[in-house]
Amino acid sequence: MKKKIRKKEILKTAAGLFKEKGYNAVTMRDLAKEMDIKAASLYNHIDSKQQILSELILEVAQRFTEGMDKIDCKENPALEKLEEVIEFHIDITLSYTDVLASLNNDWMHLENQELEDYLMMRQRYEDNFKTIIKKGIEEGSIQHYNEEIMLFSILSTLRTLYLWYPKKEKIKAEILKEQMVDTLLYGLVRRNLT
Amino acid sequence: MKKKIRKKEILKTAAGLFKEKGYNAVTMRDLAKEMDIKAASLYNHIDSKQQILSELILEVAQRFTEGMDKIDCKENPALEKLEEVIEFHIDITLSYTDVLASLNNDWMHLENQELEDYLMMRQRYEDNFKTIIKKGIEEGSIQHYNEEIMLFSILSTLRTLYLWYPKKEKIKAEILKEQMVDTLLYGLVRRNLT
DNA sequence: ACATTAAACTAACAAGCGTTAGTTTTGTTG
DNA sequence: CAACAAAACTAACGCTTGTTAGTTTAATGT
Repeated sequence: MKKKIRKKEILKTAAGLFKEKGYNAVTMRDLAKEMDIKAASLYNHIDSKQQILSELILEVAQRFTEGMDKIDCKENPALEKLEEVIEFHIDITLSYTDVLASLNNDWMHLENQELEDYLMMRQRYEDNFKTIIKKGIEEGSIQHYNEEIMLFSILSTLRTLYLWYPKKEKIKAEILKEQMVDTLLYGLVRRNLT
Repeated sequence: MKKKIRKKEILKTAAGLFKEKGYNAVTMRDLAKEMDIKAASLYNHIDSKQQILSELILEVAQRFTEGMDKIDCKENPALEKLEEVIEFHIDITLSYTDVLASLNNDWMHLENQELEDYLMMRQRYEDNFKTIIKKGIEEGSIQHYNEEIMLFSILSTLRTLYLWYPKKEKIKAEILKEQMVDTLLYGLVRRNLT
């Protein structure tokens, strides 16, 4: 029981270090020092450095996948779904900021089954996202621009949010979501007639 | 004379490897093998692994800074400047795709003066970008949304382009620029009256 | 209180790291 | 073709890495 608590502490600390320096630049001794113990002691709680990375990444990847599925299976208008996905993505980002650094920058250091699993989940997430955009174009609510570019434009912003948000704490989460949806969906340029 | 050529080859190869695995995961032996020589031979052309990273990053950072300055000092309407900056950013991305991976993910492994220089140039670039957006709001051409969010939204997309574009070669550069400007500035949502 | 388990420790390993020294091969130029 | 420089090589260095073995301390349950 308690064993899991200590393990979670290690994972959390590791995520913070991975975010700052990247997976490969963080040594087990760095991690141990941050926890005020010796490196060997870590192995009472975890199996390997590799395992830390994969547990961190796969948990969040699963949340993303589940959340997206839940939104996607409902029968709402595409535009509504799009807003939901953006807000959901922001929610996860705010509660897993550190881990998202690893997910974005260190996923390629996963191995074997874990790497495959991650890649599959990411693909699925992107596919669902794209399908929603396509649907929006069909429904006439979304511009007739290149759908790949639109998908990339939104997704890249959402994916980088973990880097930017911690520096701007004065922006409250609710306001952020509202304004982000506006910016991403309605663009920067002011039109004469809404 | 010729010495420089071989060095450039090394830098280019390194950039490719850094992009795939990250600076710390690439060893001098990896780099040497990719060049079909032994690791020790690399040191006939370069001083250190660190130097490779800083030469790669600082060169591109300088191009960004110069280009931005050149656009910013002209007396055009903000919206026009914004388009220019986006297109310029895309141009650089297409000619330095590999290096941009290091610039985005491995800049924190720079040291001393080089790290300072990089951070200063990045700050300057962002400040100029933000000023243009502010000007656009004043001029009435840009939405009254949160300017930090708008800046982040555009910049994050541009910064991640190096990851996405190589996978979509069927999109020609000119079309990309056009569509990207549209997507970023005019958003996804279709309005009733332009 | 005592026995058991959890979690820290010290010490060390084999492997891999960036880098240097010294030597040989390759290529160029007079 | 001889002389010199450029660029490859072999061998090794000191250090750091992730991890294991074995031991001691702290916490927990009966």
